[in-house]
Amino acid sequence: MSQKIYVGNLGYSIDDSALSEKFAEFGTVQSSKVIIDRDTNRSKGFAFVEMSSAIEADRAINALNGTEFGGRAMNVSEAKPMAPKSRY
DNA sequence: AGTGAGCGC
Repeated sequence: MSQKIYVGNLGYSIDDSALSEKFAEFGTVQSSKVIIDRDTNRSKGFAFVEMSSAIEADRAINALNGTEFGGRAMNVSEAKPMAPKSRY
């Protein structure tokens, strides 16, 4: 079982590893992905982190939501299901 | 560059 976390308002300097290490403090990070704009190759300023359990995810959310990271106070919350991919 | 939701041609 795993729980996905949505992380918004990230600084553009944050990358997958930085996020992963940050959340690893509260549990096992299964995966982490900072969303990069395909057209500009720049961070979109938000990301997804997958923790190994909802317990750990909840701890991480409560501990990290609103805290500064990369110069911005990030929004951390449970992720919603992934949107269907556009084929165009 | 900023209120946003990910993948894979």
